[in-house]
Amino acid sequence: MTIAERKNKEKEEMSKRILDGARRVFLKNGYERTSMRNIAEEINYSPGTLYFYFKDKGEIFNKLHEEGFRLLLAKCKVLDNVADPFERLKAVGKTFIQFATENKDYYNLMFLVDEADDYKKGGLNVATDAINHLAATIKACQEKGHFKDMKTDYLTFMILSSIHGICALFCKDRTQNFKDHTTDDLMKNGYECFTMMLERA
Amino acid sequence: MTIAERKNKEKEEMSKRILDGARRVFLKNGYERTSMRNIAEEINYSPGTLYFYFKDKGEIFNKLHEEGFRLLLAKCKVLDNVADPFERLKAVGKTFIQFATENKDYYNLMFLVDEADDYKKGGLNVATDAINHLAATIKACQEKGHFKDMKTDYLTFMILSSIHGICALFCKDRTQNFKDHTTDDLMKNGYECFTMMLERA
DNA sequence: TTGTTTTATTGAACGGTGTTCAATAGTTTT
DNA sequence: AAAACTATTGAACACCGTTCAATAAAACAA
Repeated sequence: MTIAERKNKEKEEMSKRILDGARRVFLKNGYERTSMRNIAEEINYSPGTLYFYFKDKGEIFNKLHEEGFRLLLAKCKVLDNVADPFERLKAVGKTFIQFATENKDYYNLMFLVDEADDYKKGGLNVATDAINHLAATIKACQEKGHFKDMKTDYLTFMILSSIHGICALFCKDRTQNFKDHTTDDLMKNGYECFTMMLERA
Repeated sequence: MTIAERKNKEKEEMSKRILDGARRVFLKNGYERTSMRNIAEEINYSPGTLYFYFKDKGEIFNKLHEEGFRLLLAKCKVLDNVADPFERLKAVGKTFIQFATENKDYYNLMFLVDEADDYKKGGLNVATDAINHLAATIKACQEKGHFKDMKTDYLTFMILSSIHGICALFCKDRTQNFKDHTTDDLMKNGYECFTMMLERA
């Protein structure tokens, strides 16, 4: 291994160290309460060092954003072996909601944090992969007779929105207006209500 | 008018002046970019003064949060004269989405900002009124034969979630992954897709 | 090996944030 | 007129993201 190669490796390792530290602090204290100084302290480096490896805070969180999507997509891909597309669709939705409850902070980052302008476009990213995966399942449902006379794109957006809506209300603690129901109860039965609706359509 | 009465009036006027200033800055620059100093400057007072009338930033934005719900609820109440409950439900949803697009910052405050713990409970607030109003319409739909065998509470949560999901994706700029469609196009047709689904259920 | 250049790290500094509080100016009461 | 109360100020505190001159460490060249 040449020196240049080792240097490259070291640089990557340092990037990883920062990202790992960022993830730890961030998963412990939540997105809003994580500062660059916190991250630097976690890995025992000075704040300035972070800027040698990452352009700004946005770039660090953009990496974790991608990581979140990769995690979610992996969980969804496991369900590819569910033969019936509608059953698969229901399972994907369930996985989605479960992911949000178990990884609230990742979910926040992926869908609810204000992205810095520089990272908005993103272009061909993992988020698009995840959406395409969902769209494929929905299309398969349509080919089996579900959701007649509906455009796949809009249908996908609608289904994603509906599931996301449940997760978003959960993540931002807006479920307390529904008295006599726990958040878990609402999410579970609310989603079941939705799938029942999909079944009839 | 006694002096005490005048004093009280003056205190309320000052609170209103602060809230008006806060609303102006906030609707101009968005929630994230509005500071206490900005608000103070807008009304030509020193930052410290704000703390004589409001406990903290959270209390100011909690007031605007309530204001937003009052605004939305008023828009929905106008639709009470739509006789057919299902038509009314569809109209309420449309109003909801329109409100989000026209009052992105209010919407953020109402549904997407992390509330300070002190204001989370809120108890009997306007948000609950708005949700009850929606629930009443949905119940009326059920009494006319729609949404058979579904519990009103979960149904309400589900429908709110779905509509909110559309608005949340819009407000946090997460629609760019759907290529070949403008945000407006997605929201409009996505919602139509949803109502079509409701109609069949 | 020595000197030079490149690379990595530091921590102080800048201008911002929400919030507190002693001092002060203004008003009401005694 | 003096005392008491009320409203306002702006400096100060501890934080924030970010920049950058200084510096230490490593790699390269002679």
